[in-house]
Amino acid sequence: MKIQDIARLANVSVATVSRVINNNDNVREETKERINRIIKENNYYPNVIARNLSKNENNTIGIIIPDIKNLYFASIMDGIVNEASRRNLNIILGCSNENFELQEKYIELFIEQRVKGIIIAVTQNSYTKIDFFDQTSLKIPLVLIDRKIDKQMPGVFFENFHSVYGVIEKFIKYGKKKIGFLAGSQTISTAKERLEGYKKALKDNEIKYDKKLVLYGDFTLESGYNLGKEILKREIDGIYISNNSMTLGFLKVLKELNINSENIKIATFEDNEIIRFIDEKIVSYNMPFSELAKRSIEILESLLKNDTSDTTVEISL
Amino acid sequence: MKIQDIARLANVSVATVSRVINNNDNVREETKERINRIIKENNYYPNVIARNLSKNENNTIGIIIPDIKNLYFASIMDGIVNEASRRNLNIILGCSNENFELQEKYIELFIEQRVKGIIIAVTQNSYTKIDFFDQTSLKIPLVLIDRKIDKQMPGVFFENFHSVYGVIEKFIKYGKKKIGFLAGSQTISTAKERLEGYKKALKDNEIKYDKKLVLYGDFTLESGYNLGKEILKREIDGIYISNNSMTLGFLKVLKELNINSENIKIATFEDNEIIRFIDEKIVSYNMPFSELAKRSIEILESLLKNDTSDTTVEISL
DNA sequence: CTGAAAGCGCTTACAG
DNA sequence: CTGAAAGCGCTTACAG
Repeated sequence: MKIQDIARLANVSVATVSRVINNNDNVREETKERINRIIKENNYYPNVIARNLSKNENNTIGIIIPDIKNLYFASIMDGIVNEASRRNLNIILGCSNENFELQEKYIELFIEQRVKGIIIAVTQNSYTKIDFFDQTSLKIPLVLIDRKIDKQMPGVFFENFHSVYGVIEKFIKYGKKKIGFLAGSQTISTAKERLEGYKKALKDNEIKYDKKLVLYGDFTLESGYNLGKEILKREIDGIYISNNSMTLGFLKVLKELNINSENIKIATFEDNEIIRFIDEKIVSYNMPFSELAKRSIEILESLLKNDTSDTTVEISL
Repeated sequence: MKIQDIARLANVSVATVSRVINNNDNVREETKERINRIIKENNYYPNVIARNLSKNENNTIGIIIPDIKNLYFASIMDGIVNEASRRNLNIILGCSNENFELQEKYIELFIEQRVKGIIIAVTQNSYTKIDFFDQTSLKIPLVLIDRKIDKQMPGVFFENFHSVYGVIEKFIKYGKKKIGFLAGSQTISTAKERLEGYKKALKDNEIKYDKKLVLYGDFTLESGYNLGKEILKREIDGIYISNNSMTLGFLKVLKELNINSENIKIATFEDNEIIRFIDEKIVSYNMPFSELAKRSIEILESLLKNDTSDTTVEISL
């Protein structure tokens, strides 16, 4: 069923049908009603693809994240899907699984689909791929979320540095002397910035940086588990763990070794139902995911209007 | 940049360019190379939307789920996204938030986008909406996942009944006499079937059904928490909890009341990293999410070929 | 208030 | 091996 069929059934031209579909102009009330009735009776839905082609428009945006099953990214997704729905935008979804080639494939796919733009949490090895992102942002409006690359680009991020800095400073004020740190892969901007926050807070408070207290993992539960075993040998009195999965791994060690977490003050980046459930004394911040989602779509809209001011924003926690 | 621009630059017709883009026919090797070079140099990406319109094709499928942040549905999503990627299908995503009207809106949107079909985990109040789904499956191929409605339709589901039946039977064999049951909303097929499995297992093993041991919740953590407090007053020696969120709520009660879970055998439907982490002795099954994803896309493809045999499948656990 | 016609960016049967 | 032309399902400036 297409617009022609409706036109024939209603004894009008396709132009007239098009007008009532789009609530355009002035169509005689009577024929408008007749056409609407016929549309209804025949279960006709206009072909938006054809409309978009004709109007040179597109109301879909692409989004790419590295991991759907991680609650952190699922929350971001959720925010974006709901905000998009509010704005009558369609979401076309890609999941890179931290794989750069797959991410590349999705970007090409989305360009071919002529999406309005792409909102992307880049894979962990994207940080240094400046040329690639320069090139692709020439081809399509690109908004980074959560993870930066090594060049200022439009995007919205959390204030990783300040968040960690504040927590560590508090730990120190509470008298903690040996604060461990489980870092994420330093090819991810968020992992880097969190570590920097830790280092700077120590420095500003005149605590010597002890590299034995900093272990490097890869944001997975397993790595939190393994590093946890290791760092617990160092007699720490506090610890900052760089993401949610590693925190779960660390808590697992605590449980297995039957260590009472009263003795070690624990902090992590993201407050989340699960972690808080396991140990409610863990220090963390509530993440304004829906704000991140909202801002990222707003920035995309700005980019589309060639308004490039304030397109890089950091959300404080 | 469009196909015409490339044609002009290459001094050929658009037909020829189209042929090399699609790797069609026989184009002289020399001109093929020239055209490909020009395409590359100009960063030209064919407009898939226009191609699809012209070929009367579409390589995107719609998917609607009730909750992105629930790991259960996130896992289903993950499976579908990856399977779709393998098959070069695009995913356009909607999240109903258990809201029937929003679900309806997404379905209309997807029909207008002329997706190949829709894969959907329906909202909790969809069970009795037979007419609605009859109507929409007339308009677009529809594959239900995870949750059924009150009529046989194409879809892929887990064997809820048998899974619960088996667990309860084992509990009984182990000597459990008072097995509690935290049910989900009985407007969701999965919640119903799980309860039925419980009832039947009791019956077949000659244990009297005690309705005081069955409490009804709504699949949320809070409801698991509240019902947990209640059911623990009943001196149960085993309990089956109908989904992951309610299980977390129940475990929270256990922790708060400092109850040793040795005394109560606990089972839930879905094995999941988090729950197993909190209490590894909980009985549950590993969910073959990727199989569910794969089958649902296969069924969609069958439907598109008008092959309607075996379009309703149950995956055993 | 309404229609004929050109155009959106492609593909493809037909002809050469 | 290549091109001219019709067509995919719409929209819209133009004319009446």
